[in-house]
Amino acid sequence: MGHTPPVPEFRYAQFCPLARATEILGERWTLLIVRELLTGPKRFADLRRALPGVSSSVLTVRLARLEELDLVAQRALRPPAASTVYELAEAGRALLPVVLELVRWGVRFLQPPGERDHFEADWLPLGLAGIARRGPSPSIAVAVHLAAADGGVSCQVRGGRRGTVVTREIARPDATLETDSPLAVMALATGMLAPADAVRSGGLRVEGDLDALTRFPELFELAPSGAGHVLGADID
Amino acid sequence: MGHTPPVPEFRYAQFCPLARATEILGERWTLLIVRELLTGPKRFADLRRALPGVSSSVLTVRLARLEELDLVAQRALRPPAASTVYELAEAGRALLPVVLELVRWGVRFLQPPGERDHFEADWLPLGLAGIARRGPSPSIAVAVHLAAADGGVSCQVRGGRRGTVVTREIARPDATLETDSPLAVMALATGMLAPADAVRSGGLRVEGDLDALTRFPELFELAPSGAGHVLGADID
DNA sequence: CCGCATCCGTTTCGATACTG
DNA sequence: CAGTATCGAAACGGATGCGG
Repeated sequence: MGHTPPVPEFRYAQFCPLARATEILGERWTLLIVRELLTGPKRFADLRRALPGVSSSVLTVRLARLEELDLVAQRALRPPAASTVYELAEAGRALLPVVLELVRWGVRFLQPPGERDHFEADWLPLGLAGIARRGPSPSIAVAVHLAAADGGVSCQVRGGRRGTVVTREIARPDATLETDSPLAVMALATGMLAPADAVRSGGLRVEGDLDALTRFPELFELAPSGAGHVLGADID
Repeated sequence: MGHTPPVPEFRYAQFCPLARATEILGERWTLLIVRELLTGPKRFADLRRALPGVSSSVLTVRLARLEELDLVAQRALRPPAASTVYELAEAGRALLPVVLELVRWGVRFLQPPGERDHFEADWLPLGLAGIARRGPSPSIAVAVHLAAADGGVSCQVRGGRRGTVVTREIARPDATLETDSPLAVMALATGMLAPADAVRSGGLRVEGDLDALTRFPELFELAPSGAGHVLGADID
């Protein structure tokens, strides 16, 4: 019978929430599994496909551990489907802010995708949400459509007094941005590529208010330098 | 000669900021090293002491990688000191929000410290800052003093319209909270322990406005369930 | 097919000993 | 004090096989 396999569990042996969090999330692939499940339930094989390089054994162990800690729950689909899906439980969904901060920070180290780099269209909204401006941003709404082999994604970026919000629903955008290059979108959002250049050189098509497109980068911001406001680093 | 040591570099081969971030931060000890440096420059030996279990070789490799990526910089002290310290560079300081979110999330998995668990007084302000309420919180200021073998720490928790702030400076607190048990403070802050019980059972001493102490837990909140506001998990 | 276990070569980790 | 060298143990990646 399927008696519980070991499910190894590393411990730092520290009384610290950060240590505890990284004990749970720090192993290879774990946070990427969470990222996949943040966009909805997935089957074992779906996860393998989105995560080239995970061995099935590691994926099994990771899912078992996430289930054990109630970050993830396994759910059986209706009989005809004859399959089960993994979905985030409450504690797993609570990881969204963590993931968004990591995205926000990680963007500065993102490099142009190489030939062998994998990409899923679903990752784009996450990337945009991560660098969404937190303070007041232009009151414009831009719809972004990304075409990809797996069908692509669409999302809407809307600025406002309380910051920029990224949603899946498209409603009355001022401008529409269409491309098949995730790099172009990210470069545009981070200001590394001027909108005009993106249209000219990249495969970027635009419709609607051109002024909204010009101001598109203002909807975003990179991570601030974090002036150590809490922990008063007493730099000699 | 000191030819470049390998400094292994794992890659997920994905065009995703989260993957990039975890490539950099996901190895064992890395984020805990960052945590230590968030409270100021440290020497190699200081880090080893605060991180029981790191082997010197792993610490060397981690620091080399962090330096390579400009998260950390090595600085030579004035001649008489005859030593070097490691300190966070800009990209390292920018990790504070990431660390705070991880703390906020990790608190729910924190267990009472076992006999062998290590603890540094410096970690307490980080823990409190992680669970500081982001919305309006009571306009009270509580000074927290933690006594410990290594000297202890003091910090102040202040509520206000824009949320709770944790600082190292103590100024005009409404109440003062003194203890030698970090667990008692965290249990108090998370509402797992009633203030009255903490005073009675735990080694918790209080001065000043008792009402402020009663409302102390209101200054904090745990991570919300994260309703997936961005990535619309289409749960079938 | 799908979920998962097993085997195996390689990488990474942890503990100890050693060097400038 | 600040690392380097070494070595056994554990974790990882890839392939293969088994039961539903």
